[in-house]
Amino acid sequence: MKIDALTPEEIDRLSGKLRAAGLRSTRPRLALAHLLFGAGNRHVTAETLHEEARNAGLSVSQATIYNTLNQFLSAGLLSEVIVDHARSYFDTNVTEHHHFFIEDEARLIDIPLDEVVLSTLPDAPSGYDPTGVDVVIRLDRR
Amino acid sequence: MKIDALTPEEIDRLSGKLRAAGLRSTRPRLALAHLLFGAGNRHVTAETLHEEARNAGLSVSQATIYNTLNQFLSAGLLSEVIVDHARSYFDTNVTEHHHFFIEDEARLIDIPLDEVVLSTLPDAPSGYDPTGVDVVIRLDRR
DNA sequence: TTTCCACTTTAGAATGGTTCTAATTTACTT
DNA sequence: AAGTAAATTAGAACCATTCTAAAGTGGAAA
Repeated sequence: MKIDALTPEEIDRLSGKLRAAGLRSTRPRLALAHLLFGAGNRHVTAETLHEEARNAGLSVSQATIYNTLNQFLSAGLLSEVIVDHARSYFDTNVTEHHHFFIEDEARLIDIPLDEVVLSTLPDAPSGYDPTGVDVVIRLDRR
Repeated sequence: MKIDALTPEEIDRLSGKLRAAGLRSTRPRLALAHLLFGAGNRHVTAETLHEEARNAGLSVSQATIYNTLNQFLSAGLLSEVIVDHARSYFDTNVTEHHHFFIEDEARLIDIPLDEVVLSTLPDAPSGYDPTGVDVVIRLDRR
């Protein structure tokens, strides 16, 4: 999973993604982008991503992990899930969807949008516009 | 709003509530309970409650504010709303319901349970039981 | 290429909400 | 009234995150 292990195609794909988001394609960003966008939807915290990076033989500072996650977030490459005030979760799924949250395991599971049907919703208070609807189903081990 | 301003009836009511929750009826707890349960549903953070207490002429330490909120929470006298990782919000409405959250104003508004109808919900992953469904509608000023 | 400058990365300090510690005070039982 | 378990407190500690300011890097321009 070292940066040199990335194929030229993967580097092109990720570089393009960074460029499109207005971010320079740097070594740390490419490596983190590979971890994040390499395979399927992911949920990470700064800590889990940092550990993954270390395990992949990357030396990236904690500050870069935070900077990168926040830049990817503002660029719309990641979304944020607020389910816990102990830590921030970042989701590579940036389409509208919902979540299961297993508190004991500090783990999130995506729920596709169509599996939650909100047939009645209240009107927003006057003077305000809704910017999003978040549904979180909290889970406990049986 | 000083503690001496509480009527004997209010003190009895609040004492009973504390007792029923397995908590001793102390002066700081009575005073905070009065602020919290004195009138209608409230949403507070440790900071807003502390300020309210100070404005009411109470001198309560920050530690007591946190201890009391957490004890009331474990006792089921308060519920917690997770919408922001900057701060913890406590809600005096302990029945099942949902929330509007105005990020700019750091303000919550209750949504009665019947105003959100979830006509389709996914099954919990096997081995897990749902413990709650939280719906948060985020708002922006128009 | 080489230069240059804005952008990045970094270590370490700072921040801010929350929790902990250990000592004092208070509530309730006997 | 005395004893003791629980509550309160000031201040330190904690921990995720942000900030700072110095060193490094990407890529445009010459």
